Amino acid sequence: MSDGRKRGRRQAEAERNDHALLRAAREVLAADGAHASVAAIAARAGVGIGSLYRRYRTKEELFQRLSELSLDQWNEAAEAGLAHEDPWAGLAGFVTACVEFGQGSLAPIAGTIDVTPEMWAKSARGDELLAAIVARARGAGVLRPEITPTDVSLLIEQLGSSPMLDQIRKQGREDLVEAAVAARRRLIAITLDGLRAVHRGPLPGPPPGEHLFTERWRRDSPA
Amino acid sequence: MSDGRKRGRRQAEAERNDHALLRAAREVLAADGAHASVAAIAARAGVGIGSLYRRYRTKEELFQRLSELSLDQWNEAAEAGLAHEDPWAGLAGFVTACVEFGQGSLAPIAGTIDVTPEMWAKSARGDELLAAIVARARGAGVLRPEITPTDVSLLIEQLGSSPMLDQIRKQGREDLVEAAVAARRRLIAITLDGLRAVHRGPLPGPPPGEHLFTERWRRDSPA
DNA sequence: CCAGTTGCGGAGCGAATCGCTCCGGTATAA
DNA sequence: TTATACCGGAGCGATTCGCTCCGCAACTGG
Repeated sequence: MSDGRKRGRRQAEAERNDHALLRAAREVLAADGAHASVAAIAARAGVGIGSLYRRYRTKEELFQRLSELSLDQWNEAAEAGLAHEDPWAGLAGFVTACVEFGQGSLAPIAGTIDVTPEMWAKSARGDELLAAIVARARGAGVLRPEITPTDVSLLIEQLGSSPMLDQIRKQGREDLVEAAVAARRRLIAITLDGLRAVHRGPLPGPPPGEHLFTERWRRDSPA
Repeated sequence: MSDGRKRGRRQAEAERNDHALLRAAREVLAADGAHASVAAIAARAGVGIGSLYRRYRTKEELFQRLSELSLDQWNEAAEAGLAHEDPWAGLAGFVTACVEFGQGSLAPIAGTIDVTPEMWAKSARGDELLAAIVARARGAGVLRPEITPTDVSLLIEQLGSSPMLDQIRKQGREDLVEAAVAARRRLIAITLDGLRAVHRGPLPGPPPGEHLFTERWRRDSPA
C-alpha cells in the first residue's frame, strides 16, 4: 500500500502516458479549438484511446485536469513574478510566461466543462497573485496607472492564442514554427511597451469589469 | 436584359438574403471557427439552406466570396488611412478599423479553401497599401523604426480574433458584448501605444518574414 | 519455463452532424 | 386564374463523434 518511490515498469509507462496525454491535449486544443477530439489527442500522444479512457473516465475529466494544470502554471509564473526584485520585470516575465506556455489554448473549452472546486480555488489564488503583481508595479510607478488586473488578464488571453501559430502547427509546417514564435515575441514586447508608464494619451473608455472573465466559465445555458 | 434600377420584389429579397448570408457567415465563423456549418450560417441569416445553395454552389464558394469582401474592407480602410492627413492617425485608424470589423474571423478558413485570382489580386493591392501606410508613418518619425509591415499585419490578425468576444457571443450573452468591445478597444489602444516612436528598448529578435502570412493560405498538403 | 496479472492498442457501436439535393408550398406576375 | 420564380427545410449518404470492449503483449512471481 506504500506509494513511495518503488514502482513497476508498467506504472512508469502509465505515468509517462499520462503526461503525454496532457501535453497532447493542449496541443490539439490549440490546433483544433472546440473541435478537438479524443481520438486526435490519443493519437498525438502516441497512445491508444483505451489508455486515455483508463486514466480519465470522460473527455470532460481530462479537460478539467488540464485546466487545473494550466492554473497551476499561471500561479507558479505569478509567484515567480512577485519574487522578482524588479516590479516591471516581474510583471513582464509573468505575462510573457503565461502567453508562451499556451495559456490561451484553453479558451475554447470555457463554458463547455463544469468548473471543479479545485479549479475555482486555484483560480481565486491566481486572481490574488495577479492583483499583487499589478499593484506592486503600479506602486513602483512603472505601470501606467489606469491599467487594471483585468486589463492584464484580457491581454494575456488575447496574446495567448495565436491564430497564426495554431494554424501553422495544424498544417504541419514545423519549418515555420520558429519564425512564428519569434514574431509573436515581438508582438508581446510591443504590447508590454504599451503598458509602461511614460507620457501618453488616455485610454479609451473605463476599465473593463472582471465579469468579462468570470462569467464565461458558466455552462452553456439551454438558451 | 437591362440590369438597371428596376427590379422585382423577389430579386430585392434575394439580394437582401445574400447580404444577410455573408454577414451571418462571418459571425458564425467567429463563433464556431473551422467548425462552422452551412446550416448554422443559413439559420443565423434567417434563410433556408436551399436559398444559400441557390446563391453559392458550394460552401467553399461562399467562403471565397466572403474572403474577397474582407479584402475589400481591408483595402478601403487602408486607403482611408493613407488619405488621412496625419500619418499616425492614419495608421492607427487603419489598424483599429481592421480589428473591429472582424478581419481576424477569417483566419480559421485559411488553407481550407482555394485562393482565387481575385483574392490574390486584392491581397497584393492590400500589401502595397499597408506598406505605404507604414512607410509614411516611419518617414514622419511617429512609428518606431524597426516595425515592419508584416509586424502590423500580424498585429491586426492577433487582435482581430478575440477569444473573449467570440465566446461571449457564442454563449448568447449579448449583455456582455458591449463591455467586451470596450475592453478590447483598450487593448488596441495599449498595443498602438506600444508601436509609437518614443525612447524604448529594442524589440527581441529580427523582424518577421512575410512568409508567415502568405504561406498559410496554401491548401492543406496531403501530409 | 510457465501461468497469472496488468496495462495496452484500436476495431467498432450508436448517435450526432456534416455538406448538399430536391421538392412541396407560397407570393408575385401576367 | 394559370404560370412562374423563389422560398424553406426534410432528408440522403457519408463522415465523425465520444466511448466500450476485447484480444494481445509485456512483465512478474514461482
